[in-house]
Amino acid sequence: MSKSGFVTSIRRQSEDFPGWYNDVVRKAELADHSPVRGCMIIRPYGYAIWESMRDELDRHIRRTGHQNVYFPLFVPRSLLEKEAEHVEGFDPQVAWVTRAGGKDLDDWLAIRPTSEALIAEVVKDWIQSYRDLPLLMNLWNNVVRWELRTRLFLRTAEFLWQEAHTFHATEQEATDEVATGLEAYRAVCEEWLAIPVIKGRKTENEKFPGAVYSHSIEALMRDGKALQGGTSHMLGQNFARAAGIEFLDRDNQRKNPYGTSWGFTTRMVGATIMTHGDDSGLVLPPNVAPHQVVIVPIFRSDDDRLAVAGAIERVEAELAGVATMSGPLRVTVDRREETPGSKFNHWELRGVPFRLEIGPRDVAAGQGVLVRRVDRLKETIALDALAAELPRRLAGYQALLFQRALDFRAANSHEADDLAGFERILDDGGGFIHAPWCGDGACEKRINEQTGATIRVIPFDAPDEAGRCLVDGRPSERRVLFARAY
RNA sequence: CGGGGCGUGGCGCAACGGUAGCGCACGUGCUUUGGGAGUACGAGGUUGCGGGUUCGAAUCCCGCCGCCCCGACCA
Repeated sequence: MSKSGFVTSIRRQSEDFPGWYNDVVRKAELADHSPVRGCMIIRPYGYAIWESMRDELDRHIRRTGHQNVYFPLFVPRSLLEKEAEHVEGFDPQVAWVTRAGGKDLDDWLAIRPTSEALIAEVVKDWIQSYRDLPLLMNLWNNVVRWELRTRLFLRTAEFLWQEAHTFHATEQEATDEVATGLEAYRAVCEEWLAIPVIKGRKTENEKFPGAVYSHSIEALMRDGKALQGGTSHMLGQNFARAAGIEFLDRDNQRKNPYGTSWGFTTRMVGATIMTHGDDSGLVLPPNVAPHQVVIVPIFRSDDDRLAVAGAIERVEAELAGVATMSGPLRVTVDRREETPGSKFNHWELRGVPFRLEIGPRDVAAGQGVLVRRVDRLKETIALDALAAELPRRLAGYQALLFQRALDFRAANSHEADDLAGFERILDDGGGFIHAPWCGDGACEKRINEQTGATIRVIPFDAPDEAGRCLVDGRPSERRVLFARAY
């Protein structure tokens, strides 16, 4: 028994955050390790959470005019090497196929770490005129990056993601597209996953290999570490030039198109866990929760059992097809032969937003007891009011989790004006640190080596503010966002 | 890849040269059911892999593999 009087089978978040995270992932049956180091088996419950965010992001991607396509898993070595900065950035992480069909291969095949190089090569035949542009494509696939250190969902050797690849006639169009991608990620994070994010630009050191610049969104986890939630890259004409993509523009000039790419991965399942979870396990926002309401029958005698079962069947029928913000209401009745207490813990560990207890006393009064996961707030509610009330409660709960995450971020965001203050904040629980920086990559590296923190983004909404660089005291125009990060 | 931990039924652990055991979980029956039920019986193991030492190895030695934590690479 824990101090709170509630049983728990996982390590406490406040005492051992990494241990807590592993326990949640394993005991809530989200994922398992595979026989291959660093790879992950995503179990049904974990996959359902991924599918929910995937489907929501897919709706955004389609709504903004992109089409889904598929490109193959293998990339010839010669192609990957065309963009110099790109290959340099990815080479150490690439897994190669060196033998196939019983023979050693002359041209090794990379298992895609990302698809820019392959796509650029292929679409050069598709793009002949400005009329062929923009080309707006998206892939849902898996990629492999041989990471040295892996963690379930957060960093695995193989992961699932979406990678959008677009080509444009003008730089301005590509600039707008980078913003379109980033906005889709913000919307999914904030409105679907209830994870508040900060939009900004990555520093030169942190940008995507081969990009002109990279934008990303940054979120704060409950252990005070930051996590990047999606990146959108301006590729400029880099990949187009390397692949020799040219089109004839309105002015009868041959030009290279401008490219963008942007990606969102299964790590966001991990972000959802670490943004909302608590000592009892997962806490899921209703929009992503595979079960939004779980009904737990309670009874002693056979007569009670029948009466309760009858009432629950009527509730189920009434709730069938009730609309919520994220589609038809997802209700599950837990009819397993377990004690109620066991079921309460089972579903709390899995983060189900609401539990509805229906027992003999409730049936007699035409009501149920509705319990909110995040704070176990209980209220009695008339059974015939459920169809009208549940969608409202779910919407309120979604908003509550977002506000709670916002409050947490506010309470864990700090300003530092000198290195001593900066390190004090890191020693005292971490969080987001807004601090002045001169813009020099050398200072950025030095602070990373000294403190472990990195510049997450240069926030778009950071106001102009004259200051002095944390490291070397040179003038700084505004604060940038530092944190220790995943 | 460096530092530190650790690999024994599904999970958590014990046994640390001498017959592999306990708790939870699992199966069946009965009694239970508003915060992880009780009871009886039962099933489940070539102790991560490969060598070696020994009459005898989960235990000692060597090598490998994997997992976790911290760091460097990174979504």
